[in-house]
Amino acid sequence: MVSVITAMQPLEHIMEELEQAEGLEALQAATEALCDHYGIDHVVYHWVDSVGGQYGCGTYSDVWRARYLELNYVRVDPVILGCFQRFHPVDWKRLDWSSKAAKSFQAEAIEYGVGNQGYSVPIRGPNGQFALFTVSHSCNDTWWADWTEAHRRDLILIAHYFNQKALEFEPDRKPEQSQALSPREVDSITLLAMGYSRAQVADTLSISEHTLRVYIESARFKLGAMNTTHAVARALSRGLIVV
Amino acid sequence: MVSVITAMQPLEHIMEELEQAEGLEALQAATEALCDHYGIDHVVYHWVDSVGGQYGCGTYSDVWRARYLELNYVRVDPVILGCFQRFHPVDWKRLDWSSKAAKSFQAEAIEYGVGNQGYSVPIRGPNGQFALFTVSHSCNDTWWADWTEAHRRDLILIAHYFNQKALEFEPDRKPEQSQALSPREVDSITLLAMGYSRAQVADTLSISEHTLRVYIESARFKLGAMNTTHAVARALSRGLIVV
DNA sequence: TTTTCACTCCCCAGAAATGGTGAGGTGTAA
DNA sequence: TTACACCTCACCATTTCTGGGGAGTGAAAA
Repeated sequence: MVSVITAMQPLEHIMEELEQAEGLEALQAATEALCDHYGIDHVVYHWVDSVGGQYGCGTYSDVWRARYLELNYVRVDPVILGCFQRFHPVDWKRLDWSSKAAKSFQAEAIEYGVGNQGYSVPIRGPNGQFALFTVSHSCNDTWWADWTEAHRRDLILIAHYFNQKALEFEPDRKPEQSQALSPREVDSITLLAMGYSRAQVADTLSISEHTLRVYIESARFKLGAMNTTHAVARALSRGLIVV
Repeated sequence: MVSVITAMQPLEHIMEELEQAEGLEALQAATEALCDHYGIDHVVYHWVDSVGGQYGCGTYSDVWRARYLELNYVRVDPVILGCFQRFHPVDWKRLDWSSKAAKSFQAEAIEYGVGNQGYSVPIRGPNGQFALFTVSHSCNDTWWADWTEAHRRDLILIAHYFNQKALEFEPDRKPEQSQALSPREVDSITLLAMGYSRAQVADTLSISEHTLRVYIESARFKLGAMNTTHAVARALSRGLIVV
């Protein structure tokens, strides 16, 4: 194997490679280099797509990756759910593993080679883009605590660069989404997201319900939504409105 | 002036202060310490709320801050507009200053003491939270290019910590951890958020539409939502579902 | 200057969602 | 064993939403 002769790369070098990366392969290589550098089991970056589809790179086994996708584990994985509500990186131990589904998920993950320890950095981009950068290892709690404490800052930066590159490489993830809503449309969709009925919204905005409908429909059109609920969901997950 | 006797603090020290900060004043102090440390004119962190309301800390003059708020410059400021669509930090020179409104805004900003150079880091948190960390200075282009190149990584990290603290201090952004939804409820709400009608959802889940309604209603009850759209919006912004 | 776009208003009829109530089966946890 | 939460199904009448038209203003951009 050629890899035997590749010397362990210093972090600075890996970071620079990352900043200059020009394709997914370079990112994949970076995950492997990071594993080497830190001497840990896994380094993974993955983009959590709005459709539940995913994308990314990392050192998890193909079998596990396939299984994860096939069984749609995004909807179960406490790491995803937990990070989605957080801003700061989090140790897996601090997540909520209490549900039955989560427990069996965890057992299975370890079976497939994922470490018993993990640390994940949530990352968010424009238009509601969301991704995770995760490091995982098999070891005891104290070793892991020391390790994460020592490298937490680097991990945030690395996560940032991974996501930057992913956004660069994947321009087709946000083109259609770019359509911005007009102020009135934002008002309308926001109020609907707050639970008001059309009548109430029209009243609140002091416009006729007919006018309101025009806004909702044009917003729906811009967002490519099939109905009001869909429009609200899209506006929310793209960060166009905040409730 | 007392500030004469405060020695310039090393970055490491400022970062640690920041990580341990327990109030807005500490953040304010950090912006000032950073100015000192780097020898630049301004360091500003500010949270940009959807409603245009804002919040933050920094070294801009009070007059400028008041004016900015009063005239609702969030809707004009090319820095905000540009960063909102970007993930990576950006130099102000690369933004779109072409509109008339932007030009007069820029002139006015400089008049009020903002530097002619600037570098802003966009930051995003859960629930569509958005904030900016900005450094600004008056100098020529090459000096600024060298300076930003030298410190870009630190700036990303500092921005991260500022935002982490701001999120901590803002309690009303994460209080209501509502009841968890049952798996079927999650499915139902998720599919609704993806734009399916009730009939389609029932079909997809292979249950009767009546049953589906029970899920939707119980989910709505758990989420304290007034209607389906509201329930979807709440589930989304609480991170209970991922669309 | 012309065009484009946001904003406002109006009608109608059919499709979809809602609110209330009820009932039976399963499994887990106290 | 007894709760309790989850999953499944049903009917009623009413409210709300949706899809299809058309039309005029003013401001800003091309």
